[in-house]
Amino acid sequence: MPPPRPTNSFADRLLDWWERNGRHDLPWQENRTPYRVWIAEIMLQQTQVGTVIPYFERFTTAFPDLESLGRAPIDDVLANWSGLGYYARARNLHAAAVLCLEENAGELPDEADALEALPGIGLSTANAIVAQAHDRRAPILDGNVKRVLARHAGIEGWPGRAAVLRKLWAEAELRTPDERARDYTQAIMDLGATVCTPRNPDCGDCPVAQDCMARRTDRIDELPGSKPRRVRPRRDATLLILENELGQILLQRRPPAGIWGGLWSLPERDEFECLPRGEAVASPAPVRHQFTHFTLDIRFERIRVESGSVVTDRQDRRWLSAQKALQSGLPQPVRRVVERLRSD
DNA sequence: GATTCGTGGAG
DNA sequence: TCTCCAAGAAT
Repeated sequence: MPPPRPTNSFADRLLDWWERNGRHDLPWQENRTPYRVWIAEIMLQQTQVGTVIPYFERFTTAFPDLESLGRAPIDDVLANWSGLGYYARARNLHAAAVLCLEENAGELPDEADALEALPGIGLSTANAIVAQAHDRRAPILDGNVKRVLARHAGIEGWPGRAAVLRKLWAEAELRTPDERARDYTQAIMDLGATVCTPRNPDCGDCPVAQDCMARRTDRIDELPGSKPRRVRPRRDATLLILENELGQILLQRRPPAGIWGGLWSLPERDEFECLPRGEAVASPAPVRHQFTHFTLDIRFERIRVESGSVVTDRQDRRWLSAQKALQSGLPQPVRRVVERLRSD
């Protein structure tokens, strides 16, 4: 039998707050199937709710259930993820759906450890699915919960450090109630997202402010500890806009791993031994694209070529109209450039 | 333990 | 413009 948890009012106060102030009409809270909860949880990894919502609608319309996802070509999956970033999430989602079709009768597992064995699902996401989809007690520890608990319990240090993370997990375990797992999980995330925000938290509206250690010790702005910062390196890339006689542009599939893995993109200048011959055309202005860990300065070279002068008898190259290209899984900066080409 | 994965919101 | 960081996981 697990050790008894204190009948702390923490969860009760949070639930009471949530009833009146929480979010109750998010798209994945409607028609709440395990599949939809899973898609939402993956999309929400490192991504804010407001960003996810339109992608969730589009994705679940294209793939309304696990079978449709598992049977879809990966290109279709990436096309419907295009713009959301962290594309390994889409590849893992698809791979997991295939696994469920092959080995679990087309069903998503309903136990945390089986979920965690699927690609793209870690402990926190597995527990979030269990709580949200099945309303069973399962502590989670996402960015919101880390911030709320670090402040409330006064846990020092950057959560990226293992020792800090252990304390946070222990606190999450301690605070998660036996009843109302689904609502509690939603409540503590909503509190972190809307009240206990990274900067300028609204402690006056917080239901657990009265026993918040960060507030008591005036350390709200210092908890949780921040990640040690480092300079972001800059890289350069030249992308080619090759247009053939039909006005089509050449897309090339990115390698399966690495940045923009598996997406269709404009070929990099480095792909070619020598620049394809043709008529140089006014090129779009260069853009600076920010990634988490580096800055990419992209310049473009737009050339009208004869399609025969470019090697395209390979699976990873295609001529497409701008209109068709936009239906592919393109990285965001490439999508923006192609949109401008189309409107010309 | 440290890196590598996108993109956008917000101060 | 610059910084932080978001419902993290995989390697």
